[in-house]
Amino acid sequence: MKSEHIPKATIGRLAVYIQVLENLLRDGNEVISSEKLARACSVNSSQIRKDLAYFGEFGVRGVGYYVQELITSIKASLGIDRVWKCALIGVGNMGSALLRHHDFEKRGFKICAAFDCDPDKIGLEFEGMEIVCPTHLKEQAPELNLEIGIIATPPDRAQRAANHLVDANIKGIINFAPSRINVPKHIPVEYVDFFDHLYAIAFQITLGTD
Amino acid sequence: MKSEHIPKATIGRLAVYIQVLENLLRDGNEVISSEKLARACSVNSSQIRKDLAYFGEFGVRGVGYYVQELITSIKASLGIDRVWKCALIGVGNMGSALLRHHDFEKRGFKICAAFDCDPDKIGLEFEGMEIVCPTHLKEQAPELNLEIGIIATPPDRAQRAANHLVDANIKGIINFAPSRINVPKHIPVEYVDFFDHLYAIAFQITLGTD
DNA sequence: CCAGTCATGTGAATTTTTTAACAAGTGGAA
DNA sequence: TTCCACTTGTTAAAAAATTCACATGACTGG
Repeated sequence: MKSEHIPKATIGRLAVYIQVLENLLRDGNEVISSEKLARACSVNSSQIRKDLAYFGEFGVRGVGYYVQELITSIKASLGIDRVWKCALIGVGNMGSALLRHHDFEKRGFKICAAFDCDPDKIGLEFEGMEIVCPTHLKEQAPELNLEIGIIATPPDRAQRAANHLVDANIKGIINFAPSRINVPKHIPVEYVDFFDHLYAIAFQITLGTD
Repeated sequence: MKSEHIPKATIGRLAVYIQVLENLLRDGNEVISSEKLARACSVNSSQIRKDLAYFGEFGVRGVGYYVQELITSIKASLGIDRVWKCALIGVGNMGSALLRHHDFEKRGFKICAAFDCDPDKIGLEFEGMEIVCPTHLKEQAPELNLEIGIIATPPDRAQRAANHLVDANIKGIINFAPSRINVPKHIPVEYVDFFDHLYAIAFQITLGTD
């Protein structure tokens, strides 16, 4: 366990490893080598060993990795061996899809409050949660122990949502709106836009055909 | 315009540039320098110039880039200056959210057919589209000119969906299901899982606090 | 218990990506 | 016209990430 800087790409791969490992476990595999796991994840086996080495020594030489144990170790390394409470801002198309997405809890995240500034939506019940005006975020965040903010507003409202979150002392933000936001630099922000992937596919197809 | 290998990270950034440029255009900016664009995207200005250089010379020395022109050029470079027809497999939570997501067309992608193997869903109309059994994919794909497959099934069905897509001669696949798929290597696959980003946020928060 | 096989963890070599630096081109003012 | 302030495109340098290669430890069968 050496505490150097950990590449962002490593974190992305760890998420892949978890996914593949859980499927392996479901299929009854108890042990796996970095070589086999590598093939399943389409990466190099050294890559896997190096990624894991940032966090500790999880394998047994001559044997491999115990699948269940490795899953647990990776989750602990990422800090997802507990439940993170989230605040959702913006209950439109994307927002309500997220509220309905029941994998959240299974994966260690729980949307505990939903906010929207549309007067027609405020007060409505959605998936067992009352939609509240974002001005109440500041008082609710400490009460409910909200740590992560999820922005799912239209792009022009994203910055305002971010301001509310920062003001409420939220610790990290994930932004589904297609616009950049400015927040104090100690607060991590992740942008999610699956069109990026569609662009990547379109580009790769285009490359191959001309 | 030199036709070297283009880093995947470059493609990801180009998507960001488009997003920021479109917001700039909406705010009335006609020209922008790589330096200002860089700040808006939180990257280095050399990075931007280098990314663009893979595809051509789009700027004017001493002046900068004409915003509208640059957007058009980037889109053409990525191959998204046209509409890509998509087939959706799996009309569950995720799938129906995608069908309702009206940005698709605005961004150059159109879901032209929806498939699901659940007998209760087959025949149903959804967002003006009839849900069809995936066995019909092979005959419909050429008729409708479907080029990209979108998998939104449960994880254990993803491989079967992929097989149908490959069989129907689809050119690229985007997989929203949380499992890896195997396809012939000339077919590009992109995996989308926004929990990756939640993990990244959780990790970054955890890093800062212990 | 020893030999042979397997697979990890890691330092060194390689490759890739990012950043810095600057020559070359642009436009405007004097 | 000439000078000056800008900003690109590109080459060179630096940094970072990936892959290789192997010493080290673990298990198995004889």
